[in-house]
Amino acid sequence: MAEVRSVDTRERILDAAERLFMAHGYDGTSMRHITGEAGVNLAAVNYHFGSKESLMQEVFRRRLDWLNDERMRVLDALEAEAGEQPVKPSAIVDAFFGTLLRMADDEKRGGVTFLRLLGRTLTDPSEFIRAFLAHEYKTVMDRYKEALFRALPEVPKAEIVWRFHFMLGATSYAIAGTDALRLVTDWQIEDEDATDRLDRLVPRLMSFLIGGLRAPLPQFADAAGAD
Amino acid sequence: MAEVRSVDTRERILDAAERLFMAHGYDGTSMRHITGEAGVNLAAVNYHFGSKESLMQEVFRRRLDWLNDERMRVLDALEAEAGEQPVKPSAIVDAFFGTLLRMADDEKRGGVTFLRLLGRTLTDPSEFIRAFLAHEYKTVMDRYKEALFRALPEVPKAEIVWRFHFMLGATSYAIAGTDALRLVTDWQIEDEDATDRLDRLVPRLMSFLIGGLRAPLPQFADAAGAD
DNA sequence: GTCTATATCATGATAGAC
DNA sequence: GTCTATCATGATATAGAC
Repeated sequence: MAEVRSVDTRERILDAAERLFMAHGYDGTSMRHITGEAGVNLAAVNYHFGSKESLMQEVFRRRLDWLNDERMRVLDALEAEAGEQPVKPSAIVDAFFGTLLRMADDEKRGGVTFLRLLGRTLTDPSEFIRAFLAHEYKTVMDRYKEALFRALPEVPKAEIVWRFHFMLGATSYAIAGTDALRLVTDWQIEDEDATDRLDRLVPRLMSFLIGGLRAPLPQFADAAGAD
Repeated sequence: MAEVRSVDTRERILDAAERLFMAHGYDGTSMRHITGEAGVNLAAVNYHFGSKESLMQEVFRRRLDWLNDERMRVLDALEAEAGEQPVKPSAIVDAFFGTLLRMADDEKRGGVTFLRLLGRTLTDPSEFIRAFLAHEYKTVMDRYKEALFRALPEVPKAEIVWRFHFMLGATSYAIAGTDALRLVTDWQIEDEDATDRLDRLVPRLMSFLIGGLRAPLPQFADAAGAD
């Protein structure tokens, strides 16, 4: 009985923490906020997770484990299908970023709340969460990096790495800002309701990312070794 | 004498706050950290700025005033030069993002420290700083939005707005991560030292941004009104 | 303008009864 | 597993001497 309720309590804490970390950031969210929102006792966080830092890690882990497994699964399938041929760059981009963005529709996986939390966390990591995320992402990143190298043999590897980085940035920003509206502007986008906006975000962002990924190579001023 | 030193104190506080907000975020930085780092008394912040929030605003204002004035100046010059013709999209992008990125070389304007602070703040704004930044940016954003509409008459306006948004994201991420290294990966980029990396960031990012801005339009699944 | 000293409050964490 | 009560710490802000 008590054990059954504790599963509930654990999930309630995770849900509340996810929402509040998204809205106010890690430092801006107190344990009292979290337990108050979750309707559980203040001491429950330390009982179930040990510390606030461990709670934060568990908030991410419960979503990222699924996401990164899924990304691996999809890339496996793409590579099996392509056989000896390299996978198309657009398919790789969709496997990585599309899989992420489609979590928005999946409340079971955190929906937009988790996406926005991830978006803001990727540019504002405390040292401990930066290290944690780097570790969680390492395997997947290495696989996708290699896939892009094979898919774009004519593009210097350093360039691909940078462009992956830029793509992460565009995506983080897009998901961090969606629905709470664009951060720095108050632009109204006519003829679109909130549902449209989210549905159309994926193709919009995909076009942008592929365009950037396949852009002509930059000319460096020093014109030296463009490796 | 006392008045002369106070100018010093003000600047020392602003410099320390800029560096610490960049490294630890707003909530993660205490007034004790700031005044300790600046070598001034704890009470000096409240004397000179009134509150921590006002200090944060002043940290941004002293850099953004210059940046956004400069962006307006450059766009004025481009439009005067173009006469009746629309300005080239790549020139607009460079005027907006290039002007920002070139602040990295200008220690007088905050250099990389301010850039990285801005990068992380744009995806992690407290409510008060979000409102403040939106206000600071409004005039400039409206000018650049209009310039892009004229430069790309064949692209739907909603698409341009979204792509500007994606460009902001890629740029924020690029400047937030530079030098402290890519957040989510431990990729090594061979054959490049730190200086190269920064020098080459601008052309790299510019190619990516223009590629995304000029990408083929997305196909929406519902195929309805692609406005 | 600058400083010390302090008021007031919120934080993360834990001990120990139930 | 859950609760109350509390500890130790650090936060912002300010009053008042110099």
